[in-house]
Amino acid sequence: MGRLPCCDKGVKKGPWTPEEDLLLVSYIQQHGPGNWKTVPTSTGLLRCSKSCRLRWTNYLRPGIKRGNFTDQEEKLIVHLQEILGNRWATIASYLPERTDNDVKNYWNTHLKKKLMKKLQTLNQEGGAVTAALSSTSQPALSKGQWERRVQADIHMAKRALDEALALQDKPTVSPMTMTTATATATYASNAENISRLLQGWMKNKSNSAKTTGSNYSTSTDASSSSAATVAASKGDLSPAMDCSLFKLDSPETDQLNHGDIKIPILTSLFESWLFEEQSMEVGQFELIL
DNA sequence: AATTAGAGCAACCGCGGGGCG
DNA sequence: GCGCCCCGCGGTTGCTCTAAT
Repeated sequence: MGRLPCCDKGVKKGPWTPEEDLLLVSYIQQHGPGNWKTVPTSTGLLRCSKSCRLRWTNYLRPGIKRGNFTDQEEKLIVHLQEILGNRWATIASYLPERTDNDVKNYWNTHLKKKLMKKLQTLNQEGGAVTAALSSTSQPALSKGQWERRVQADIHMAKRALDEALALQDKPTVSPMTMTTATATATYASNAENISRLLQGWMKNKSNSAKTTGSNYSTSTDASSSSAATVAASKGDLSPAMDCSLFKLDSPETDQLNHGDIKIPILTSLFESWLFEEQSMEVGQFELIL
């Protein structure tokens, strides 16, 4: 296994240029995404297939929303992370318009710190309870139990998300079908993506007259932030998600029936944050000990 | 104004899984 | 069953920007 031969030598690395982006996008518009190994040779790009795929999925793919994570998205990520662990691709599938890389970066740069801070303050108040709530608070379950729990939680999460999205006016897309949906229906917005890209590039061109060191990455930042503004104006996840997502019947209950499976609920600090409890009773944490 | 430290994010690296001959 | 190849994922790196000193 290991690295692909194409990644070893003779390939360009580092930030992508607009010209490269255009080549890649126009190729994908003609042939569709996939068959990445042929992309570098067909397009003449001096990039490895991996790099092309990554660039497409994380940046050029239409329908990507960048920056400005909403409160609802934030909470969804935190909760899904608690359920699924660091399965960023799976988590991202519940967040239409977000890439796994974006979610992962956001978690590592923002949410982790935020939660650690929260843990710290609550630790000061609550004392010993935080021992059980270490970084990834997976309960000590057997593999079978854990898998059943994950499946049940996924089901619950999907249902809750569907419900939440159904409350919105905008057309709903099942998270699990997003990949195929975007692959077909969203090609039309590719032109928009590229024009945004070029706008940013042109801006940068004028700026680069002043600052010689600026590269393409900064220009895409400019275009992406405008893209984010556009995306944000389209409307974010419904505030209703706040209460519908993963809502538990009662905080005092430590078991939740899911069909014939009894699923222990982890009454965690995360949940306290998710449900915006102003003050979490220390006694609640002790339930899980 | 110059320097430094920290934050944010795009891209890379390495590994594992699945398909196919 | 085995090995090869391609794809996708998660962890990590390194560059750029910004705030603080």
